[in-house]
Amino acid sequence: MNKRKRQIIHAARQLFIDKGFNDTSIIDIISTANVSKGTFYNHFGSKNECLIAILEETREETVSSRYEMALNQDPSDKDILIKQIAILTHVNRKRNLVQIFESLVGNTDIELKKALEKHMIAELNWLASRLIDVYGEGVRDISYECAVQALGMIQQSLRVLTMARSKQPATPEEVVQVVMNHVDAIIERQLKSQHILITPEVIQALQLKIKQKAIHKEALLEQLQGFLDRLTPEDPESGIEYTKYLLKELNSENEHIHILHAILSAFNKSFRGTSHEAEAHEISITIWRYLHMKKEMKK
Amino acid sequence: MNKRKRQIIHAARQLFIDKGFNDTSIIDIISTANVSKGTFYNHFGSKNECLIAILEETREETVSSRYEMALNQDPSDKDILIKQIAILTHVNRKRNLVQIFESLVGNTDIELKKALEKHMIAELNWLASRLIDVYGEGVRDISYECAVQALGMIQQSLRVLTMARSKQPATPEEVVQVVMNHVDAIIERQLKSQHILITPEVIQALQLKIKQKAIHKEALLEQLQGFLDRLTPEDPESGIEYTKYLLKELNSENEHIHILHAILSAFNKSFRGTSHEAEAHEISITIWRYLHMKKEMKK
DNA sequence: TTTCAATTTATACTTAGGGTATAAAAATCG
DNA sequence: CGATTTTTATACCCTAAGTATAAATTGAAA
Repeated sequence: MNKRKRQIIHAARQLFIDKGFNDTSIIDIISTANVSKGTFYNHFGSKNECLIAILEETREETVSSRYEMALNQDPSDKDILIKQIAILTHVNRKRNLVQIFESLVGNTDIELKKALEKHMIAELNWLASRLIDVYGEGVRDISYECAVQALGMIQQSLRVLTMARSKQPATPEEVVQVVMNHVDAIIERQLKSQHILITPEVIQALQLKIKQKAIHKEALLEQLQGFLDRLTPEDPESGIEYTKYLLKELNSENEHIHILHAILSAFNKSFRGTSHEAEAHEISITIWRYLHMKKEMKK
Repeated sequence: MNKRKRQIIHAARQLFIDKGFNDTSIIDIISTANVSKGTFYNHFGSKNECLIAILEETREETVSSRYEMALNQDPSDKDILIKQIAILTHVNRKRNLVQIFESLVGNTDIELKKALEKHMIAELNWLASRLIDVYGEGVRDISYECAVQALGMIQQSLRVLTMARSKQPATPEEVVQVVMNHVDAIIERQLKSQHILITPEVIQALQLKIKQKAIHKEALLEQLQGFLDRLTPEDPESGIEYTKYLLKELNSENEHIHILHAILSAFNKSFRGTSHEAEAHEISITIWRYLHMKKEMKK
């Protein structure tokens, strides 16, 4: 991603968190980011589009943190799941961004609406599949029902707790912990008699909305090669080595998925604090998604 | 309430439902309501204030429908509770208004925020106390926890179902039914080991926010007398009789609460379809609230 | 180092919408 | 009827989103 674009996104994100979306004007954003109006509109068609970019960035951050957290862990470990869920709240720092996203549910901008729906569905898909990891295949039929209700409870709890602003505010982990306990009870009950709202038809209708665009391997390799070319001897040696390895491994016909996973995490960390951090992160995400796509296709 | 004000509120409500809050301009509202800009600003300080009025009207409609529904029914009947809960969704016709209310969560207008919080707390209070009606005193400690989670699940379910727009959309009753089944499971679990988010401190912090203004009996009597004076022999005889009875009963030192309840319902219905409908309705609500206040004070 | 295309900047402009101000007309009420 | 309040019509102000454009800057290729 472009340097300017990042500049703008970060300024905008901070302003949105501090003052809210509506109370932040384009002028605010461009003067904080030290760019001109023209540049802003070169990168974003509108203020909403800028918000969508932030939403996407935030999501990517969440996804990659969750991947890292699950690395080399037992997928059925309930505590890991709880921590993973809580990450979303952490990433939306200080909860202010969540409020913004919530506040856009009723928005009439079609693009924005679609973006929000996409993110919600992605979250549901992820959680439903993780619930199956934790509770076993037996809950497959009710996994979406439970995912929906879990997210609903978490959101509402956070809302009420924020509203009350009690002295000792509950951490996201505590909230998720209690809610997952409720989910536990619901699952136990549902395994006996299923009264479900989120039926297979509903899920299918949702999936039709999301059609993730496929990641093309060539484009990915090109991106990675370009990244490598731009590295200099000043850059961390380990990072260069990881990059070369990733390139080699992805070039081969049959990737070693698990090894790639491990390397990716190290690759990502090795550029932390350098000027390449952002791009390295972006590349990690893309590869992670690529691997995930592969895995899905095998099924 | 004033005739003009009603005119404006109804035009605005319809427009908000049809086009959304942001996409409805003041011009739209006043031209639909056939009033001038000056009149609009005579009644509402701003567009937001108009929205708050709609919110309040909607709430009153909900509250009174619920009262009517519970009349002479067993308070511990779970089906009645389900129907009562679903009323909120019905009143916010076609769900469009709900979206609007949701979309204001992140709003920065302090008055609007307060209004929304007040309504949410009122809903929580109501539901928590109804859960005790249904499940008994044993659930008092967890009643708010359950109320919060129930509302969270309902909202989220409706959101997802709306998003999916499956062919056979679930009715609000079905949604509430399934969610209450989940709540049932949660209660069962919680009665053994309580892991609660919505602690007494949180609840107390909430209550501090709401401080309902007391209803003064004199003002109420005056309003009712004024209403009676404006009735003519053309108006339904039953309605006149009910009004006189209410006046007499409220004037006595010790009101017969249960009888008043029954009469109120009849009073309300007898003016339906007449030009006094709106005011009669308004008066009913006030008296209901007054009675409710009395009952609370006795505790 | 020069050159040429793309990007960025500064600035001025358009448009939409919320809200204010005010004088004249209409409705309401004692 | 006369006085007071409400309503109307109209003009105006301000903010903020988005457009347009010419001049300046950047950056990479030659």
